[in-house]
Amino acid sequence: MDRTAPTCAAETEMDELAADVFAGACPSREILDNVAGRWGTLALVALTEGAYRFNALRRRVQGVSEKMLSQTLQALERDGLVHRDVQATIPPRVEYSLTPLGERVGAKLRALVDLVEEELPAVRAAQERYDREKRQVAVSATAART
Amino acid sequence: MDRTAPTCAAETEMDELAADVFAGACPSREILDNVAGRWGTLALVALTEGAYRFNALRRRVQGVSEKMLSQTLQALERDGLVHRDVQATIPPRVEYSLTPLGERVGAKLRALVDLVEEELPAVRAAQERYDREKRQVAVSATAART
DNA sequence: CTGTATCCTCTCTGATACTG
DNA sequence: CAGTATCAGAGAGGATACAG
Repeated sequence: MDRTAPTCAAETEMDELAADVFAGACPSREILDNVAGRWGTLALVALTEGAYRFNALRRRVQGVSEKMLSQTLQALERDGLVHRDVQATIPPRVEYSLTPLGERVGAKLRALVDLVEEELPAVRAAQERYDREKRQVAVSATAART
Repeated sequence: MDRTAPTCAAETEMDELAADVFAGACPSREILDNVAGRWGTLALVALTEGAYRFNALRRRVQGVSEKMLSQTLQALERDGLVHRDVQATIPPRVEYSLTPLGERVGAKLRALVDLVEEELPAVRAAQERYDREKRQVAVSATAART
């Protein structure tokens, strides 16, 4: 068995999976950064809706700079999650879409994003509660220091 | 209807959800950064396994500094995803666990991480293919320039 | 033990300008 | 249209020291 590309799994024996992300120097970390980073997430979720051309995608994901979008897409293409279709016309036309694997990852991400959006009110409530309590603590600490 | 905390949804009319993440100045972006960032993801997935004390969690998530773990946990606590249980003993003992909402988010993240780990071989293969082709292109470009 | 505070580095990011 | 190149700033992230 020639494992030229050793995953860093097979070292622990966890429940099922998700074992090696915790290992410091694991390749899955790097991929996760690409996928779960701010722009990676948004790009993949956007592409879940269908193919996009560069500038269309840029408009869809508001706030991303040309540079970061380009960079993100390159990383995702390298990871085999995004397909880049170049039509050698003038003007050039490039379409980005998800590969089958990209679809699966995108689906997971979309589930996450949907959940976060759904629970946004709850989260904001929690934040306000937290901030209020923090202020309380600060106040009482100041009072006690007299 | 007093919407003191307006979500930036309700502007588009998408399929179902995941509408406002795409808006530039949306609060869901911020939360997503906390949740989906490198340390946020790892912390939440780790806590999926059960409660952890600070240093235990630090050991579990290899490579995280005290500062970043502390910072991450604070953000997640503020978002209402993580519960911080302080026992006023000596030495102090603090346990971190997921709130019900945290469990749900953690589950989604774990699904994502598991998928990435499962497909790690495929991704690595894609990367090698990509790198090989890139090198080809670079070579032929150099050759053509003579 | 569980953090916070500080300093310092270095990457990530974005604005701008330019190429194919 | 679809990017790449370059530069400067902001902020992430880490090492260390110290507090409760």
